[in-house]
Amino acid sequence: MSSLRTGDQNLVKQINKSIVFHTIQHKAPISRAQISKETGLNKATVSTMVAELIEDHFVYEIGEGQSSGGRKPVMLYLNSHAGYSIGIDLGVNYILGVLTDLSGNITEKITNKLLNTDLSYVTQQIFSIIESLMEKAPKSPYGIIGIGIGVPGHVDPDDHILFAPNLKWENIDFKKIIEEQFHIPTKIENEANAGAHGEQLYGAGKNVTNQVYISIGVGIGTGIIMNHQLYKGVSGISGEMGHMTIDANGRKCPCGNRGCWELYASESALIRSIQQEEIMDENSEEYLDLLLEEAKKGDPKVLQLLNTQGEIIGIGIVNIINTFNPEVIIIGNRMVQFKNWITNPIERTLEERLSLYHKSSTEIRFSILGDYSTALGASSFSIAGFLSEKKIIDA
Amino acid sequence: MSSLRTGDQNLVKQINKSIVFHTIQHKAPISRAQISKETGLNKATVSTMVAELIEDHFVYEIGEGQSSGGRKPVMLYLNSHAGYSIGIDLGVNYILGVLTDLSGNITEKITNKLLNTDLSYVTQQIFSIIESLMEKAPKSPYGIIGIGIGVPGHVDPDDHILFAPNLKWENIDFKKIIEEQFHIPTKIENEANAGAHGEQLYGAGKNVTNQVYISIGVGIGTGIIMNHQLYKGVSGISGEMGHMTIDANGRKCPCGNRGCWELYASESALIRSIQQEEIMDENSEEYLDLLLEEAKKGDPKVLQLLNTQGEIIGIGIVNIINTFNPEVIIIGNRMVQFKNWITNPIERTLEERLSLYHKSSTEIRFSILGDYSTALGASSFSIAGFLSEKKIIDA
DNA sequence: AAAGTTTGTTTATCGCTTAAACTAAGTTTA
DNA sequence: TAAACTTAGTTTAAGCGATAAACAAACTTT
Repeated sequence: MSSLRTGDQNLVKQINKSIVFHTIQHKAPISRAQISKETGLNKATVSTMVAELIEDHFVYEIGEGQSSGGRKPVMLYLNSHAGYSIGIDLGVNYILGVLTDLSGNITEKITNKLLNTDLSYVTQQIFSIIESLMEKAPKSPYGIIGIGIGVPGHVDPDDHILFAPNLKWENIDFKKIIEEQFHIPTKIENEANAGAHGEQLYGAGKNVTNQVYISIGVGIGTGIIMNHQLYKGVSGISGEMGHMTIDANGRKCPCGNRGCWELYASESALIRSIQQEEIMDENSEEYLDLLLEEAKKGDPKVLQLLNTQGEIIGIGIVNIINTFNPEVIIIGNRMVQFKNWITNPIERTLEERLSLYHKSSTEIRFSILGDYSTALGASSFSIAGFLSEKKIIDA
Repeated sequence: MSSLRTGDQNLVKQINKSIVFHTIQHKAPISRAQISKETGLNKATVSTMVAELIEDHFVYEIGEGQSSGGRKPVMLYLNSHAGYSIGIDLGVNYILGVLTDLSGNITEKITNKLLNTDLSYVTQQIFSIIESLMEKAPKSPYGIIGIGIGVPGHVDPDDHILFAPNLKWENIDFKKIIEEQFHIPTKIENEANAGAHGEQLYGAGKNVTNQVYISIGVGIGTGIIMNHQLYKGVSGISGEMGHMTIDANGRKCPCGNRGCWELYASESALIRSIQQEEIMDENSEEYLDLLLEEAKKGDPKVLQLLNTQGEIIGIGIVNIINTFNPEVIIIGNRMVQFKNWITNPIERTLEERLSLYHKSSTEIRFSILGDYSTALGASSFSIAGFLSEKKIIDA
């Protein structure tokens, strides 16, 4: 309770430095004078902070700007190349790794198929991807500043993987495994939480205060961002809205509950419908690709199927809106490829089921980072950790 | 974006003063030396802050404490009587008003029945209650420092009542009405949000970081507290979890949705069941009192009814836990009186439906402020507003 | 060329926290 | 019972960061 951080001059400086950094990050190129005007900080204060940021390689001067009737301003820019971060999206049957600069721009990417989910095998694959990315990283003042990994499962506040059903992992300290190998600060997060954060910073959630990200893949996971911050519950396992009952007497779910949303609205549910409708008889790996083909051709049975899928997704979204009243809901992961066919039924369901006051306040968007939401989000966690340690952004 | 508050000496002082105040509030009686040890603030700093707090009547010295081998400490105490706040719970057929001191202790209380919900009539009733409470308020340095009102409806960030279905009110600037009459800062909040805040500060949610309060009355409203703070969505209408679909093909709800939780789990649902079962044939006003009587007598039909009620409440709670993973869920409002009969079915439903990892992490509690949750919460908002303006707590 | 503008730095001051010294007032020990 | 030790709280001097104001630099306009 009382372990609140006390105030001192150090705190003041950190706050202001963070404001200056933030302003340059979002308004670059910008001069010292402009920063002073925008932030309300004194010109002298801004000059001091900028000098320190330049010394620490986080900012650089990029020549002179246009004069507006007086001395020409010296324009400042963020040095995104002061260091590089690694972000990894660990899927059930793939690993996607990216190398990003401090602004989240992707410099390198690698994808590997996963043949099984044995811990030792997956670990080796991840090691190999990290090593490749490290080799490809350009020279920079701080080098590789961190590794972030998004995993399909519960992750507790100490970065332990409690349970990842689809990987059949339980209680794995993956952070330790990575850090002992590379001696680089590592952050483990749930896949949907990472995706939510990725979209928040670089994608469909930019400048959005309250946002819910819905990752619809094999299952459904959700990442909740409130007041620009990721919300995790007591034990870090909030956002299990895929296991929200939408049919109290519905089918039994492996999670223990009945009638869970993801039983009806996930990719797996779609595949089950295909099988029931006997639209195709290929093996399940390829089902979705084929479905997409058929949808493009306009097969009425397929369109009908996707229409129903959209409606059920809409029903869950109605619940989410009633619960969170967010500005934006972002749909991500593989379901995005059916965007053209599910958008209308989703919107129709909302129109039908939302109360007057909720209708206008929430916007439905689709992921704009596509396959990279999770990897970029994971990378952003380690960037944030690094900048926070350097006292350049708030803890 | 960049309108973040910049750091200066003033901010530092405010932070530390707030920490000192907070420490006295929660650990009183306490000495200056102890505060210094607990907070890490220098003894001199603590002395300065305490001197100011005493000068402003927020703290007083309460004689000497026990020596532990040296000079006796001077014990400090919060002056709860520096001012008084009015909290009002506006129900559909009642108004409950309380006068509280700055610590939320109830000094006076008044209840009035409401004969109808006409704005002018209700306004008059509220005026009259406020006047009575003001008259009864003891003399104090700051007098009546604020009025807080909890209402059964949507309240937007500007304290406008957007829509209160059960009062048949729409778009009412009640804050303005009260302030123009009394010239005292007034805060309007949703009833469930106020109740949640009340329990958080003074009741079943003390020291709980993440908590969801479920107000089960005529309808179901929920108040979400995360990180000790009330969460309201974009337009202030989050927490409508009563209108979460738990049966996708269920009955149509006036809100527009289908199969809403409150259709099955609210007080109204209970009354409807009674009617269907033809257990009683009295008029609806008295139904619940009679039901309680019968439950106490052990009528098997009634017990069965309450058992089912508990199960359905449990189904909704499972959704809430999956969504928020909170430490505590608090059940409040009139359903609390059936606590003895619904607790077991609720717990059983959670045991059945929650996943292993969620089972252990959330505790179900019942309101301990009883009828006063909302009024006390409303009062606490105005206290917070006052102390925040006096720079004694954070904005 | 002089006057006016805008940018960015330097300087003196203010207010805050802090460590250390100090005063006050007790308890323990011999 | 007096000396030694402990603890509480205040006073003092120092340090640090933000700020306003003065200043220097560099440009545009008249």
